[in-house]
Amino acid sequence: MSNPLVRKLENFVRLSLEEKQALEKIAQPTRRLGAREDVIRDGERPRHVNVVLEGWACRYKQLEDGRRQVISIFLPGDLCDPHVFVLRKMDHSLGTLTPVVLAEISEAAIRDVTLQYPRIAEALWWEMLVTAAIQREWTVSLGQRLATERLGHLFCELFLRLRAVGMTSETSCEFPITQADLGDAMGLSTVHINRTLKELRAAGLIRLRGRQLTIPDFPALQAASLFDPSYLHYERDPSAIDDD
Amino acid sequence: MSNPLVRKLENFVRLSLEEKQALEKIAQPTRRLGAREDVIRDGERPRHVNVVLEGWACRYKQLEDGRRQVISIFLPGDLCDPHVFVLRKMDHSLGTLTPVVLAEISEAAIRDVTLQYPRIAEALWWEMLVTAAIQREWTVSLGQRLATERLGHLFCELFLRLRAVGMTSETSCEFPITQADLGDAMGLSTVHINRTLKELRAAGLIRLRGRQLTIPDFPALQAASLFDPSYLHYERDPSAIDDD
DNA sequence: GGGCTGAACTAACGCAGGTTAGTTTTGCGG
DNA sequence: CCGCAAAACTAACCTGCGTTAGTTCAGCCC
Repeated sequence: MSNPLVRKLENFVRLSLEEKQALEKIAQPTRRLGAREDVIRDGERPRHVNVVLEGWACRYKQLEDGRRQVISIFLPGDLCDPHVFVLRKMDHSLGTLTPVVLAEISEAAIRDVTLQYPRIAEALWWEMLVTAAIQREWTVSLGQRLATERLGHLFCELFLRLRAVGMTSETSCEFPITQADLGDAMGLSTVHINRTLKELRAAGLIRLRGRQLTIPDFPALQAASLFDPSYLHYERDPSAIDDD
Repeated sequence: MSNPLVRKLENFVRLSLEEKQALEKIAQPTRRLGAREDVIRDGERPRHVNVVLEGWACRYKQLEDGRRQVISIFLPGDLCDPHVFVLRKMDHSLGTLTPVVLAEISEAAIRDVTLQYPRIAEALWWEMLVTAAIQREWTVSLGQRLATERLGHLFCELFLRLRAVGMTSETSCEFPITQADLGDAMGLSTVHINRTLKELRAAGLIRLRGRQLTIPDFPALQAASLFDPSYLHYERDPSAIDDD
C-alpha cells in the first residue's frame, strides 16, 4: 500500500512517478505515539510539518477552565500547514486520538520539494484550501446543525475523506474514536452523543459497533444531515487528467 | 489615511516604501456595493482576490432549508485567500454587511507582486495563517462558549482587529452590523443576542448604542469571555523590526 | 476465570437558548 | 414634520442539550 499522502494528493492532480517518489521520500515514518498523547502543545514553537501516516489525530484547544474543543480531525494522509513556521508559536495543540505514526517533514524539505515540483506545490495549495473549507463547514455544523445532523454530517465527511485514501470498503470504515472525543469535536456532551447515536441507529442511518462504522444508505444519511460534499473539492478537473 | 491592507500587513512585517506602493497600486477601489449584497455566490468561479477597503463583509453559507451561518467577518484590510483560484468553484458565498468598497485583484497581479517582493509574499502567508487561526477560534467559540462568552469574545476579537488597522479610539469602535447578522455569526437567535447584549451591558462590560461599541474595561471583558489574543499573532517579532 | 479499567450506555432533572408574537425605537426619504 | 420600514427590544412558553449519578459492557492483565 502506497503512501497515504500521495493517495490523498492524487485526488486533485495526477502525479508522475518521480513526483510520487519525491513525496514518499520526505514522508517517511519518523515518530510513533500512543493514543491520547500530544504531538505538539499550544505555545510551543513548530519544528516540522507533521503528516499522519497511520491512525487518527486532531487539533484541539483547551480553555482555562478545562473545556476542550477538538477543532479538526487528522486522518491518514492529512498534514498540518506546510507554512506553520511563519507563525512562531502554536496557538493550539496537536494530539493523537489513537496510536499514530507520523512523518515529520522539515521546513527545508518542504521548500525543496515545492520548488523542484510545481505540481506538488499546487497540490499542497489544494490541500490547504480544502482544509480551510472543512474548517468552515465545521463552523456551519456547530452553529446551525442539530445534534443528529451534526453527527451525521461528520460521518459523511469522514467516510469520504477515508475513501479518498482508500481506507473504506463499499459501506464501512474504521471508526476508532471514543464518544467522549466525538463530544469534544461536536460541542456536545458524551451523554448527548450517546443519545444521538442511538437515534441515528434506530433510524437505520448508521451502524456503529466496536471500532467499525457502517453507512448502509449514504444518500439517506446525506439527506438527513444536509451534507453537500462540494466543499471537499474532490472532483478532479477532467481537463487536468491526461497531461502526464 | 493609507491603505488598510498595508496597515494590516505592517502588523507582521515592516514594509519598505516601495513595497507599500506596490501593494497600494494593486489594492485600488474597483467595486462598490450596498449593504446586504453578494460579492460572489456559492458555486460560482472565483475571478479575483477581494480586498475590503471600506465597510464590513462576510463569508456565509446557507443550508437548503434556509438556515444561514456567517462563517467569518471581513473588516477593512482583510482579503480572501490569495489562492482561491486553485479551487474552481466557491463552496460558500461572500456578502456585504454594510456598504462596502472592494479592491478586486487579479490572479496575475497577486503572482507578480509576490514574486517581485518576497516580504509581501511572506506577509500574505502570515495573513492566511491568521485567518485560519481565527476560523479555528470561532470553532472553539461555537462549540464551547456560552452566549455571553461568545459575544464578548467576538467583541474582543473585532476590537483588536480594528485597532490593527487604526480604526479604534482608546475604548471604542464602529460596530455597524445588525443583531440578526450577529445571531447568524454566533449560531444564536436574534432574540437571544438581544438578551445577551442586555446582560453584557448590565454587567458594565460593554456599551453599544447606534453603530458604536465601547469596551470600558477591556481586561474585564477579556476575562469574562476567556479571550486569549495570542491566536491573532499580532506581536511583531522584535528581531524582525529593524532591518529596513 | 476473577478483577480491574475505561468505554458505552441510561434515567431524571435542570437550564441555556429557541420560537412565536408581538411593541417600541431609530433612521430616513419626501 | 410626517410616514414608513427596518432594527431593537420584550414576554411567555417550549425544547434540545447539559448535568449528575449512576449501571452495564468489553477488553485485558494476572
